[in-house]
Amino acid sequence: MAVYKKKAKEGGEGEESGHDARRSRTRQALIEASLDLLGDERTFSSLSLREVTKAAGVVPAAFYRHFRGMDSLGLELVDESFRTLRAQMRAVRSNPLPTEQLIRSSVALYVSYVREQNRYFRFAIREYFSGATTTRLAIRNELRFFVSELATDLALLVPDRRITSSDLQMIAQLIVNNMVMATDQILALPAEHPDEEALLVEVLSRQLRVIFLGVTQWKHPESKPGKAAS
Amino acid sequence: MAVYKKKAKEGGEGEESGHDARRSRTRQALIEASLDLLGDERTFSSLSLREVTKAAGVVPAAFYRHFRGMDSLGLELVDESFRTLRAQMRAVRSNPLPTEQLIRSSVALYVSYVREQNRYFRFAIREYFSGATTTRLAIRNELRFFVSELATDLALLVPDRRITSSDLQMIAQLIVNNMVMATDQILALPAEHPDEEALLVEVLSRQLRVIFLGVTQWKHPESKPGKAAS
DNA sequence: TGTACATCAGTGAACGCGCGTTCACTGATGTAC
DNA sequence: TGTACATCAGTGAACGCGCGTTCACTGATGTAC
Repeated sequence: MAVYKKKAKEGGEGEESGHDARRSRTRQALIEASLDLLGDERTFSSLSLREVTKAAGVVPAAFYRHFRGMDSLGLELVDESFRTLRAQMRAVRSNPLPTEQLIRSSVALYVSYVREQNRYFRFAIREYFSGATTTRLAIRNELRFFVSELATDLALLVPDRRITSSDLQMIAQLIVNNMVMATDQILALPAEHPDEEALLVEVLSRQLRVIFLGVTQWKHPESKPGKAAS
Repeated sequence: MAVYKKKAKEGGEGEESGHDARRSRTRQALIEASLDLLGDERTFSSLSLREVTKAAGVVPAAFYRHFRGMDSLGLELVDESFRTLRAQMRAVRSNPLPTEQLIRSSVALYVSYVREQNRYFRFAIREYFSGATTTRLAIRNELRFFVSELATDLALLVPDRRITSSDLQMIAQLIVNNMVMATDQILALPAEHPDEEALLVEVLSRQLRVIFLGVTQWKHPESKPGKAAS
């Protein structure tokens, strides 16, 4: 209420009046407040409803006008986190074969994107490993989706070789696994330190290159390896 | 107190009397209680001191006879978690070159070890991503140690090729990254389901093989890649 | 345009609860004589 | 061996606090006439 300003129909976009505008502004304030509170240390699960509403500048009871409870807010955050990430990934995916420079530039793009959107990634990576069931499962689904999409792309990258679809999944999983851990490392980077960021981009690019080199050499092990003659 | 039984000097090991014995039994009960409470859903940070003491069968105030607070108990858990893991890793490391079956058997060993010690790994992986500063840093140190040790081992595995030590670190990091994510997948396995476990062992082995294949092909990129002629 | 009423986002007080920490205590174990 | 005292792990009551949720409310915005 303290924040609210009465204004009749004005050109500027951000400060509309009216029930709907007020509603969506408070809703957004709750979301922003949660993300901000997830600073260096906190887990979403450790945030209290009162804390979020306080940071958003509303009274605790107002929360229920927007979400059924913290779980519900958590799901909203998962959705927001991955909505933009999915678009970002689609852009990267639309590129052709991963040449040397292309890997590097994609990695650089991803790194700067994570840093820019660090609040969302911080939320997602923590909830992935330690969140409440609902949010955790939601995030796992998103990641599984990435792995599948990536497997599809990989099939196009190595069309000549015969790689089974389960091996494509295996490789995509490997890449995404490393991406997740890399994301954690990106988030741990000190703010405003381009050297460390450049170094990380370099290392990640090389890791991807190792994987791609491995893929070019890949041959499906002879059916079931069972008891191969030593 | 309810748990405590008076017994004078007996042969059996587990039920000694005396101040020291009582002390260490309660201490262990607090540790066990914490690990047990870290079931499917919980983060260590979300455990309350009262909850732990209740599960351990002592009164809240008794906690302070053993730990300064929950943080201190957390550090103890990190230490316990990695103490055995370090030994385990040393055993695996003492093996020669990673042949096809050797990779598979090491992976199988690791998987069953994680399942057996799942309480410790569940704790460690959650705290790694979302714990309080002290425990999180302690776990990160342990992992950095693994990466360094692994890099040293890798140097022996590829003695003929020239791979810089920073590239060895890069590769070791890649392997450990995948190991961490794999650990999370192992912990998500349903109890008593050998088929899924076998499948996971298979996938992990292949992922490691992709990496090793990549390493055999690895050549250091020409100094600083800079603006390579397209 | 002006008035009466409906809507509904946000308010503020209240509730019972589990929390971490403190404190003087109890009573079994250990020790000195 | 027997007694008097010291040690100290664990007790139980108490404290003030922030929590999630409920409820009747207020007052600006929106609508019907």
